[in-house]
Formats: sequence, C-alpha cells, structure tokens
Amino acid sequence: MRNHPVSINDIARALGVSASTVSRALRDHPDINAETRQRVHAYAREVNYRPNALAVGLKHHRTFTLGIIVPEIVHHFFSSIISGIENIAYGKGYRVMMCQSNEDHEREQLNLQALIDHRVDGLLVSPSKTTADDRHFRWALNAQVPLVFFDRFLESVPSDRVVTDDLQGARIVTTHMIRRGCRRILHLAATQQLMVGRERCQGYLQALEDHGIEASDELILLCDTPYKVEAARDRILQLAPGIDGIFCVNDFSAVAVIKLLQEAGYQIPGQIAVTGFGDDPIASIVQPRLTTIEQKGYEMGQEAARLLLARIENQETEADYQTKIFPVTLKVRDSA
Amino acid sequence: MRNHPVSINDIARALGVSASTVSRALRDHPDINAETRQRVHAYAREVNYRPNALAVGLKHHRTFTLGIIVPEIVHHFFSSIISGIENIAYGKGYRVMMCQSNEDHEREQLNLQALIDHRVDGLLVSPSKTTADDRHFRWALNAQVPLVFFDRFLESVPSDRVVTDDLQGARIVTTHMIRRGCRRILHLAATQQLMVGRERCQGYLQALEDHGIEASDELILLCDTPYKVEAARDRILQLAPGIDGIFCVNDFSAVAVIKLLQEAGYQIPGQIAVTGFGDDPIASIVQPRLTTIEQKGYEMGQEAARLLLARIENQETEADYQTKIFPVTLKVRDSA
DNA sequence: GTGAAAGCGCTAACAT
DNA sequence: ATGTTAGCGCTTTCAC
Repeated sequence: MRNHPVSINDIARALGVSASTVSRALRDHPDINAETRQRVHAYAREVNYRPNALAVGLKHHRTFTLGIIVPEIVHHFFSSIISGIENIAYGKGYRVMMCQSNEDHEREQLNLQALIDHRVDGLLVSPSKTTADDRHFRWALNAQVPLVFFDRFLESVPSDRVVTDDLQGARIVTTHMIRRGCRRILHLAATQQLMVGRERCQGYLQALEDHGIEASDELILLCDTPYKVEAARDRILQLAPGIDGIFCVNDFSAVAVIKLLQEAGYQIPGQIAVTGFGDDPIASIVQPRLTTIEQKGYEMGQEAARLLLARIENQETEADYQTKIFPVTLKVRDSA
Repeated sequence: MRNHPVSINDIARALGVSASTVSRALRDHPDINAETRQRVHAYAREVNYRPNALAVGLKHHRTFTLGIIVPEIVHHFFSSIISGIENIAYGKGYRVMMCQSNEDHEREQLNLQALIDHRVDGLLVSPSKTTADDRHFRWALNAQVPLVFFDRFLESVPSDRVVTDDLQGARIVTTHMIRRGCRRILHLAATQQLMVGRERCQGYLQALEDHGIEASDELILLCDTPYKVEAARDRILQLAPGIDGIFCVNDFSAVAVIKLLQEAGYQIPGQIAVTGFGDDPIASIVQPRLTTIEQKGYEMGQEAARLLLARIENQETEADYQTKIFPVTLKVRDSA
C-alpha cells in the first residue's frame, strides 16, 4: 500500500500525451509547444513530481553523485575536508555519498565496492592506515572511475592527489623547537606505511640535520594515537629526563603526552616543549595551548573536488595526474 | 572509451545461456542446474561481475541504502551517532548516504530531496536549528519513506524518535551545582525552537525550584555556540560578579565561557562553577576539566537504526511510533 | 510538435 | 532446468 511516487508515465496519462513529450517538456526541449510545456510543468509541480535518480542514472551511466571515503569522520581535519568537497560539489549539482573506513582495510574495500556499485561518478578517498594492498583501488581505476586521493595516498596507485606539505610542516615546527633551545627532541611518529608518516618523520630528521643535531633511533617512537601514547607510558617517562622537546605527528598524541608528562610533574614547555601537527580545535583548548602546524582542510577538500569534477567532465582528455601540495602554517602558541 | 562494467547480459552471451539463467544462478536459485550455477559463478568472479545497484534498485523499489542528515559532522556527538547507525546498518546489509545541513534549513531540504530522489529505503535525521517549517518532512512521510529523528525532532512530525533525556540531564547537573553551594546560576541556553533547548532549560528551572531557588529571566542567556558566547562577552562579564555558577547547554559554550572568565581573572570553579552538556572530548581536555552530562551517542545511533530497519522490513505492520529516551550520566570533573 | 519503440541492467511471471 | 517476455522510470532515435 506504499504510495508510489508519481512517474513521467503517470503525468503522461493524466495529461493525455506521451511519456516522451512529458520528458521533453520537463527538460525544456525546444521542439515542444510552449503551451504543452506549461501544462506539463504545472501538473508536475502540482503533483510534486521528482525524477527517479535511479532510472536517470541507469539510463545515462551518470549519477551526479560523488563517493567519499575517510578514515574517521570524527576528526576535525577530515570533516573540514568533507565540507570543502560538499561546497564545490553542491555548487555543480553533485551530491555526495560518504563512508568511513574506521581505519579498517576491509571496511574500506566494502565501501569502495558499494560506491562503485551505486555508480558514483567519481571517488574521493583518504586510505586507511591499515590499507596494505591496493587491489581495490586498481580495480576502481580499471573500472574507469575517476579517483582523487586526499591527505593520504597509495604511491602505487596513479591518480590525482591533494596533500599537505607534511615534510615542510614537520621541518618548520621542529626547527621552531630547535630555535627555542631544544636539542634532544623525541618524535612520536605514525606508522611508516603511509607517506604522511614518513614525510613528517623526514621533516623532523632534516630539521635536526640542518642544525647539526644528531638523530637517534631511540628518539623515534611509533605512537600516533592517545591510546598508543598511554601504552608507551613507561617508555616515555623513562626517556623524559633526557629530552627537552617532543614533536608529535598529530595533535591528539600531543595532547595525550602533555597530560602524561604533567601528571608526572613535568613543566610544559619549561622542562619539555611539545608540538603537534594539524591544528585541531583541541590545540587551542589544552593547557598549555599547543604550538602546531595548521592544515588547510576545507581548501584541500575544495581542491580535491575541483580536480575530480574536472576529470569527470573531461573523461576524454587524459590529462596528466596532478599532485597538489598545500602549504602549511606554523601556529605558535604556548607549548613550545 | 569508458570500460563498461560487465553486465548479466555479457555473462549470458559469453556462456551461451539466457540472462535470466545467469540472474538465477547468481542468486543460487534452486531450479538451476548445479553445473550451470558453477560455471556462471566462476565466470562472474573471473570477470569481476558486480550487480548494478541502480538497476536492482529500480527493479525492486528497494536500494538497501539509508539516508542520514545531521546538522554538522564535526560534532563528536553526531559522528558517534553516525558510527552507531553504520554499525547496525552494515550488519544488515545496508549502506548509508550521509549529508550535513550545516544548520541550514534550505540545505536540509535539498538533502532530503536528494536522498528521496535516490530512493533511500529510510531516513535518519536530526533537524537543523533553523528548521522552521516541516513541509519537507511531511512530504517524506507522505512519500511513505520511513523516518526516524535522533537527538532533535519536530513535534509536528509524527515519527519514531531517539532522544537524550535532556530534562533529567539538565536537572541533574544543575542539582549537582546547587549541592556544591551554587545559588545564583546563569544558564547559557539554546534557542527555544527545538525541544532540546527547551527541555534543558526546563530541567535547569526545575532543579532551581526543587531547591527553593528563585529563577530569574536575567539569568538565562541565549548563547549556544562559542561564537555567541564571545558576542555576549560584555553581558556575561557584567553578570559575573553576581553569580556563582553557569550551566551551559553544551560543552562548546562551556569551554568558551570558561576561557572568557579566566581571562577576566575569575577562578573556575572557585568563584564560578561551570558545567556543560554532552561530554565532548574537549570536556576532559579543558582546564579545569569540565563537569558535564554524558550522552550515549553511539548507542543512540544503534537504536535509531534498529527502529528504522524495523519499520523498513515491516512496512505492513503500522506499529505505533516510539520515542526512545536515553538516560544520561553525570560526569563529575573539576569545573563544578 | 508529438508519438512509438527500444534500451539502460536486472528480475520474475509465465512458458516450455 | 532454462528461455521468453515484460517492466521498473527515464531518454532518445526515428517516424510521421
């Protein structure tokens, strides 16, 4: 007893014309008599006609829908990117379907699959940390679905990319710490699987080298979540007396380590300076306020959407893949 | 030159059988010869066959897709709800399309429209603050698309609802402040348009009444975002000397007002106690750590999804609409 | 200026 | 056990 939505055929029947006439009238086809057009439009809006996106998509092989996959929506950085994407997409008449992978490889595959099954016109994705192989992405590529990576990407998958200048960011913030007098700087790093993690670590190492400070494996800990910071508590407290700064791969670890050190009686930044990366809202709430690297999430999202739409609307021109590197800004606050 | 995805017809042609046989074989229809079934399955997976969700949806009037609309994804509470929804939905073979309204009425309408156009099987929505009329929701209802509201809802729209016990929450936290000695408590309230705002205000008023404290219009300010707190700076500082507590309608305003008061030299909670609502992650990061009301976002999302799926899978049984009220917990920290 | 017919990919009566 | 046919809602060529 479901109230079936009105279709073009219903309108045609009601008005005593053919379905094709209705279809044309609705799209303001020039051939159609002005009066017929009026009648169709009037009736359509009277009965609240809405085209069935499924049928249109099936017919056109085009859905005006973009698929987004992010690791976790909760992160402010990712939600800013999403807002940026939506901003551009809506302006051009596209809708978005978004999914989260929860940093899970399998979930990412499932999502990608589902989006392609739904015939999205293009994909915007930031791969999960646990994404080991690239089969699903190659499959998408093979299915000719335009793909743009943002923030994170798989090097083995040729595609457009929109990323932060992680290397420079890490270098700048580490240099800032060195200028403030730090000499023994611990780095809480991300897994080196993704480029982001490696670049931030590289930037840190380069800054040390720039200033003739010797790096040490001991001073690099894989610790990119508050949870892992807690798990590494003993190790960190053991290192603490011998260090004067910590550069964390993201703001969440930074906040966690600040808390941990404060509980252990350390003065931040007095005894140990701490910096993060990302400029999450918590960075300006934690005490001391966190010195960190600002990333342009919203703008990155806009750019990613622009690149994708350009690919979609120019499928024939196989332009070279581009990598847009977004510059970063050092936000000096109180923690370093 | 787009590599068209393989269809059932392609398989049929390749294997020299009819499309219906392929369709049946793929769905393991009992009538189909075991050997034929094997061949079809083998070939399908060899060529990476995937059913076209558009075609299936068009045929079945069923997409196994749920539509979600939230005001802002950035809020931890909403993203937790989304995760809860996804958790249940994925388990039952449904995917989700989510949209944000950015607290904008028009965007909400557009999103709702788009989701219905895409023939989602059901809708989960938390209306925007600016949603004045309910036409779009009534339209959805009329189109027989099952709808569940979460956290916020429009009273004029009959539907299942999953909400927080806002009244009790506000009452509990206000009572806590009173027990701690507060007598002149300011309430930073939300607009009274949505139930949430009204209930939290009511809870505050009831707590006052319970303890024989007289309420005063002067002590209720419409101020539900950090931005509005900043805008009301002068007013707040003017009231500050005469109050000993502030109950904020959410944690964001609470954090903002703490900052404002601290800058003005007030001791929190020494001179003025401050409480929030929601238990956002920032609540445990701000100094002093915020005493607030914990809401079960993830569980609310799960429940909302369960209600919706029940409606979808039992369209015939027109069970009465339910309102699930989730209990809250007081999180006592340092700010009150 | 309008209609008839075919087809997008899939399924389900209804044959055989 | 398998094929034929029709149809979901829409667009578009081709006819008239």
